[in-house]
Amino acid sequence: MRRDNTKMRAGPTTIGALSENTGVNVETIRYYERIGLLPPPPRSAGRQRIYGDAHCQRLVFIRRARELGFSLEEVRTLLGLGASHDMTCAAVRSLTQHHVAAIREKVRDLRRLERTLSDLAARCQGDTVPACPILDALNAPTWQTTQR
Amino acid sequence: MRRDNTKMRAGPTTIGALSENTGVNVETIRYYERIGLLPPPPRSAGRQRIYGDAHCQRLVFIRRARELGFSLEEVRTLLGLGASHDMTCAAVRSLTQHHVAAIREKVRDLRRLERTLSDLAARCQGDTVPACPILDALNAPTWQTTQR
DNA sequence: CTACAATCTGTAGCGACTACAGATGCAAGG
DNA sequence: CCTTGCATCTGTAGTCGCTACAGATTGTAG
Repeated sequence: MRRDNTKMRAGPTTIGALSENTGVNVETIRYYERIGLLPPPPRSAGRQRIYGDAHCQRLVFIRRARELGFSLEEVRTLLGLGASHDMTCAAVRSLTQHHVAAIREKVRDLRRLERTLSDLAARCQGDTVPACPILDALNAPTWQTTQR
Repeated sequence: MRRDNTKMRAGPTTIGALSENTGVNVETIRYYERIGLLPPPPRSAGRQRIYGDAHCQRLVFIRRARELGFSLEEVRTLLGLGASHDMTCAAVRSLTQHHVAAIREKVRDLRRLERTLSDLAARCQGDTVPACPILDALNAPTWQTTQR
């Protein structure tokens, strides 16, 4: 696997090294470059990508924003805002708050879902009874929880 | 729009009528047929789909299962189980419980996310201050919440 | 020098639809 | 009967955020 264990990746930062450093998949890095999120790095003599600290930082920024659930388009906006340096804080905050609102809504929906499903599962004995309450609920002509 | 308002869709149930009855998009209905979730209905003289009650029921079943967050593959399984009528209840319950567990986990993740984001947003004043705490957090070399 | 690993480009696949384009079908009005 | 105009038809491509190949090249350790 690793050919040495003391010094880590002494040479130029290839895409594999960047992947290890940032925790972002190699294919994903190339994908980010293709869609213009990560600027194309300089290449070695044999056309291999050589990255610098700026790329690494930017990629980590992207990864973290993704972990916070921002879409790639939102990440693009955040990166643009970060670059322009003016009136950014308000815009970032607004974007974030929208995002929080969306997350809250999703949580509400999921919790409602979870309640419905666990109710159904609780009513289901798991025996070989003729009818299953879950299938019944799905088949019932009218239904309480999500009627269009 | 509607050419009459007393009797609703007197003639044969075309795909548009089925869509209205079930709340499922026309294109989605054709999609379900294409992937084999909905059996191909008989056609009119001019090759238009004519649906019966069984199709409608099945489509409503699918819609409800989707609303409960089951994937199309899971829906396929549920439909298969419903058809076979034996030992179904236990299998359905197991599927549902797995599903509930997955939902709970997702809710946990989202709530953690929401906390982090709203903390960040709260720390952000929204003024034209030089630095934005949100961007700072995204840029920080180390980070508390989601460190790989 | 020879293996073998890493990287390269380009393309296609995933899930669950949605959105067209361009060709027909069908029902009502004149 | 004929036109008008919507509905429906098939087929294909786009969405999002990757992931997984294939087949060619490059880099590196022994």
